[in-house]
Amino acid sequence: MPSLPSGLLGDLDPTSDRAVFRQIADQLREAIDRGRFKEGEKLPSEAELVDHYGVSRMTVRNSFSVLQGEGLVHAEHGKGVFVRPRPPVRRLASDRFARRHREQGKAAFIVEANAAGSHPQVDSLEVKEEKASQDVSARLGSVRRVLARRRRYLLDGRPVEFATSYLPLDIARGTPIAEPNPGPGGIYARLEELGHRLDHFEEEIRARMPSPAEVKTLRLASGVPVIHLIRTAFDAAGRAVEVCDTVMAADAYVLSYQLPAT
Amino acid sequence: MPSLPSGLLGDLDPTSDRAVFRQIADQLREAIDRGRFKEGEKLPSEAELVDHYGVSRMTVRNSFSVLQGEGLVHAEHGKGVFVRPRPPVRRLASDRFARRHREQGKAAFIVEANAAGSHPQVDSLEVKEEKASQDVSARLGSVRRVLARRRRYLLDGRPVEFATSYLPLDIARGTPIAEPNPGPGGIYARLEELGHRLDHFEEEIRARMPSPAEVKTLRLASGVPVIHLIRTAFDAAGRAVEVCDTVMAADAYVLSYQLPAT
DNA sequence: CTTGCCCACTCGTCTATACGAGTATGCCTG
DNA sequence: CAGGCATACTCGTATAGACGAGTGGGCAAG
Repeated sequence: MPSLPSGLLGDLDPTSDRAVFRQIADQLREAIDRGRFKEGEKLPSEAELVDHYGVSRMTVRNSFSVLQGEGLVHAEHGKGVFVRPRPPVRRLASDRFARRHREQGKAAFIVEANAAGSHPQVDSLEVKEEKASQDVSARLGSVRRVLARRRRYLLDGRPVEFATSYLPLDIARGTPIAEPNPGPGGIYARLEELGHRLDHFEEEIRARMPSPAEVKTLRLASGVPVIHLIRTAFDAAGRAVEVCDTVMAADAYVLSYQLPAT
Repeated sequence: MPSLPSGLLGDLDPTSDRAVFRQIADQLREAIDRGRFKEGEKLPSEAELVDHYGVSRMTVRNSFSVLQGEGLVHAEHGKGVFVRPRPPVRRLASDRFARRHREQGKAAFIVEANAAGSHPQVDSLEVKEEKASQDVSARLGSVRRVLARRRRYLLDGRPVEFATSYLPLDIARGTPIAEPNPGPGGIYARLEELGHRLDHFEEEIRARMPSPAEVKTLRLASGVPVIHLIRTAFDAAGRAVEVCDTVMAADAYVLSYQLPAT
């Protein structure tokens, strides 16, 4: 058992009323913050910390679980505990649905990913008619059934976003919108062709911890929240023509809005 | 020891390869989702679950820690583990800095809170000159020192938001902006009086788990992320005149933006 | 009746141990 | 040299026990 380089981590303060596992977590956190452990680097193993601090293994694990909850580290079975690398974030500008972008005919996700030099991917595409949830129904103006378009977005193989678009059947049924691939410019281009000139969008943003299903779909590490965005698109007649429910891995995104100061 | 009402929770599946503590967490989570345990209600105690499932106490605690990480429950020392109540959320509309609101002369936070029937409060006010961080300096256009205005917002005694505004000294020094109370309409009204007619705002939004300091300041329960919002205000000359760095308890907020579809 | 104490119940912290399962490495065998 | 196996290391899961500390109810003393 190689012992820990001395000086890397301090000692415990037995007189402190701060719990031992918190003291250990504090020291590890500080070492990470100071850059003593860099992104992706392996922390000392549980056994090494047990030796260093003279505590039991569960106490060390307790410390690790604190740091995991903060999203600072992640454990890999059989390998060790590592400082969680911060993946490059995708910036979503508020003009990403501007007509001028749509007219170029490419999906925003693909264009932006290519510009950033990463490999975009869309999978688990599902398009079907279904019963509208109470919330979706309220947003679309009391529709009973909707067309749902589900898809998952990946960057360089990593799932980063899961989105579902809901559209009223009287708008979408029998149109290219109901096809798996709606064609150039996406469903917003099709909506405009169908006479629903888009007027404005409303976006609602929440942040919360993911459900187990979301952890699975987005392969989220522990301590990573999700951003939950609900966008409603309104046409020039003031009708809500689409609701898009998006769940994003919070460590992969920065949302950016530009607001007039009128 | 009163035994658990049968039927409330199921049994373990010994053949499953799902860890026991996950199975228990699953059952509790499902019971909460189905409304068998309501908001604020007490879950069975650790001892009761130990009896019911025939497992050790640490296994039960492990289950609870899963649910805590998901933000579903919170433990109170000496009392029990409770379904975390969802506090009423504050909705922030994208026009909350519109000039017409400012002209009414009241702070947005106070007005909105009163409208919602809750008791607003602002504390730990601090106004001082300091060195600009690298990030703030870059956003304000390479200023070295700034005026920082720090304050914490509370609703009905609960801290929900912690914000710092940074302004270039050549704009703010010696003006009412450098006073603890900048007067009616807040610092944006003062900026306009000083000839900096506001043109637009840029807002950047991130979500992440809180640092220990943020947990303390916002009295956050475990499993509650924060929304980190950085707003930059630009005047008509295109100059960045203020950067506002805000950390919000994610369970207290829904951000709402309205975007034109131009 | 009020005060104060005790006790039962709650979760918090910590130890010690055991076995399982994933990973990496090096050696041994073919 | 290549493949496969043994082994040592990693974290994951689970048990059993101990003591501490916060909470609240009931009982007893004043």
